[in-house]
Amino acid sequence: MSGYNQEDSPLGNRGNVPEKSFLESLSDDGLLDYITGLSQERSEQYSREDYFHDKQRRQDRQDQEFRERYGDGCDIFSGVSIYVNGFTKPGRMQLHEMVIANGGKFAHFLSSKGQVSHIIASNLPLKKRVELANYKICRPEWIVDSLQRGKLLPWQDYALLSDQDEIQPKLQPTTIVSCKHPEFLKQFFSKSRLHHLSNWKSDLRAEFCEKFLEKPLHIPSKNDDITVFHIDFDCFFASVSAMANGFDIHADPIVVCHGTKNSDIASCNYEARRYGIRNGMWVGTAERMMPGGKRLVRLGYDFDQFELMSKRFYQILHDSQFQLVLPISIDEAVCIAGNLSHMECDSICQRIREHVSSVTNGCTVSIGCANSLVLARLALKWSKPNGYRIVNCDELDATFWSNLKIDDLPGVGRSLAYKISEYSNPPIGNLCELRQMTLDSLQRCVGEKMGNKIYLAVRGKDDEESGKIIYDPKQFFQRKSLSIDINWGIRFDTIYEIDQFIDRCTQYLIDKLKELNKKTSQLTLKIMKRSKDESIEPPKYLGMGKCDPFARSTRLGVPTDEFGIITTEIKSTFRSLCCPPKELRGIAIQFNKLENSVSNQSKLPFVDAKIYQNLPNDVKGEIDQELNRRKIKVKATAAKRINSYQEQFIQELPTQIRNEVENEIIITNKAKRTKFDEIKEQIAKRQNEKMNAKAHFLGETTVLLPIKFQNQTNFKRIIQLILNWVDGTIRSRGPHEKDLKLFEKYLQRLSDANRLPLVLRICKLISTKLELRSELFSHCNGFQEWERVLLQIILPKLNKNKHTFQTVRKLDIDFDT
DNA sequence: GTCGGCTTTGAG
DNA sequence: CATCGCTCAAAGCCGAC
Repeated sequence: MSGYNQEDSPLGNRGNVPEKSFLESLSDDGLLDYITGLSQERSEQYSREDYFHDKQRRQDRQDQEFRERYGDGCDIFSGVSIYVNGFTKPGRMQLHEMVIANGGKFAHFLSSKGQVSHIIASNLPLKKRVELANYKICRPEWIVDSLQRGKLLPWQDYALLSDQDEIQPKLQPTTIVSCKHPEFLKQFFSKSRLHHLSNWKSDLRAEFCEKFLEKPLHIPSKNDDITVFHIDFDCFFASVSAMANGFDIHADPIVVCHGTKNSDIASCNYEARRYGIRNGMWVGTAERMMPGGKRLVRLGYDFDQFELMSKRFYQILHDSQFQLVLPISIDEAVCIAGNLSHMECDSICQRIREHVSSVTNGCTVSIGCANSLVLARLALKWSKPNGYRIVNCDELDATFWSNLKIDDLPGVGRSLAYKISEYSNPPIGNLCELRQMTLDSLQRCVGEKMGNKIYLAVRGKDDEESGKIIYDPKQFFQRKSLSIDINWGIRFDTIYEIDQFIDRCTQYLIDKLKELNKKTSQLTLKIMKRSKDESIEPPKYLGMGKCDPFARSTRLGVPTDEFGIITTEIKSTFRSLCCPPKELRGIAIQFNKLENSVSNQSKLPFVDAKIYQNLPNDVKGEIDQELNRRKIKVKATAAKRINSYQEQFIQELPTQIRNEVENEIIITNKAKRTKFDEIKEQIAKRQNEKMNAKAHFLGETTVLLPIKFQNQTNFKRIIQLILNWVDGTIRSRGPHEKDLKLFEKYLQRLSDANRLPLVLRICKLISTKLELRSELFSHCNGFQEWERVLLQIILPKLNKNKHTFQTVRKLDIDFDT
């Protein structure tokens, strides 16, 4: 063993030391050898390879001697030449001995000439795996076991599989779940970048609002001088994934994606962009853009890592003493400070960029800084990648504007950019030219609001709407709707399967809704239906392909968070859209109008915190136990408790304004009074409307005249009419006989025309209505009469024709009782 | 002109 | 193997009064 020098000696085995430069990696002796080699007569080129070959030859001679001295003549590794990568068990030294003593060769480096037959490694970072993709890579046990068994075992049995992309699928081959599987949603979302983006965004917004409640923030007023910092990671996903997998983001062209061909590129680095590759492209397209044979590195998503880096990023911003840190997304924020000098801005930008880079292992952010949102945004465009730019109003020259494209403006995308550029002749190409357009012609081109916004933007000013994020951030970040969209993997055969899917989606939304302590009073169902000219299976695996969208919304009389009501409504709406189950490619459910749930907690028993605090200590212990057992909470009585009369009054209000009223009551008396006047007016108006509808319906010229039905195509209005009719008669004597006859005729016509979904819809709406009203009016004659109508008149219409439905079973469950 | 429902657009 | 095309908000548009 004495023949081994330090570098090569197994005694000097350094395990998986981080990679060093070639020279750094040499031992003192090795370095001397190398220098000797360089200085020797070979005047041409003495390369790294040459050096290694020389060394390998010397090594082989030593190995041969070793074998002759210690070997037992066994040559099971004959023809095998191994290279050990990284830390292994047994270690490099032992493996070396095992192999050379039994007829094999041991390579100390990987040459390009292919002398190495197998690579031995216990684990391999992704970067290495990509590099070594053409080698046979196996675990050290292959050597050990082969020795033990006295023969060369098949290396394939010991092939090294990566823990992420190769072992996992083998361990769980059943993870392929179709949309019919209960776990589909969960699985899909766990891998969807867009879902993550959306979720992160709403989490950040919610967090902002919570902080607001804890400690009201200092909001600048519109007259204050402000400085806006728009801070954004450079190709966030690509940077983080590259870092996590040991790639240099500046060296290779890198894309983040799932697949190989028709998979979306979520993020690509600037190296890849040099070849024209862009986010959102398909991988196949991108690969074709690479110049001859140059490799495009594909990396997977690491959502946990994205989240972690973002957290560190935001931590820095929060620690930076800004007036406001406004979250835009996982990798982007707008920070507001007071009036600052250019120097101060400069040092802030530098400090933040350095700081972020150091806590994210080298990910870079770019920063745009100015005194308006739109200018900060444009400065950010200028600064990318890996830079910052501070813009003063007075340096806004032609150079600044003419190097910006129309769709660099916030809120201007492909469609608007096209509209604008084509609007004048010659076409407008940059912002300098766009600045010439008058407000009037801009508004004629893109609409009133957008025209105004753009007009101001190219003058460096924010419009009213854009400013809201600064001047009323709490309102801006308030959630106004809640929805779920799935447009991938949707392939159903029967409407029954779709019903189940709707159930799951609804449950998903309701869980969130309850978490938010909200209720909804308007639902929208949007579906994607395969276009007539689109093939059954589009190019993208399980993609939606070209589709036609259809949307329909319904209003619920009373806000609700009940699963049954909502899912029934959605299913019935789905039927009204008449989409054959097999043609469905996407589905979205939205809760449009959210209202605060009237706190159930206040109705539950609770102990006033004041009273609780004053209890003698020995009693407290006992009480605690009991309270716990009963799940009763100790709670401070609301200081601003509205009296019960008012509360009751509010409950009676139209839901849209209830929220406002509750807030208003808590504010000043004056505001309260004016608001009440307004509300009274509105109530009067609404009552009037109801009366009108009722009168109309009950009068001689009822809308339900069959002749009118034939021409009446607006089913929604009819529905509204019917619901008003129910509402208007439920607390008195029920429907008038004459109206009922007309109604029955209408149903019959629908039924005859095979418009069963419409009948079903009417039926479900009425039953929902009754359900909602049952608490208050179930004792009324009108209510009971309507129940009778539903069961004896409407349902038979459905059941008589139920064979025309695909979901016979569903109908039985819902109505036959 | 206003209202409400549906569509379109853009954002990250 | 493929592949994971979400989800929010605002504005425009159109038909009904």
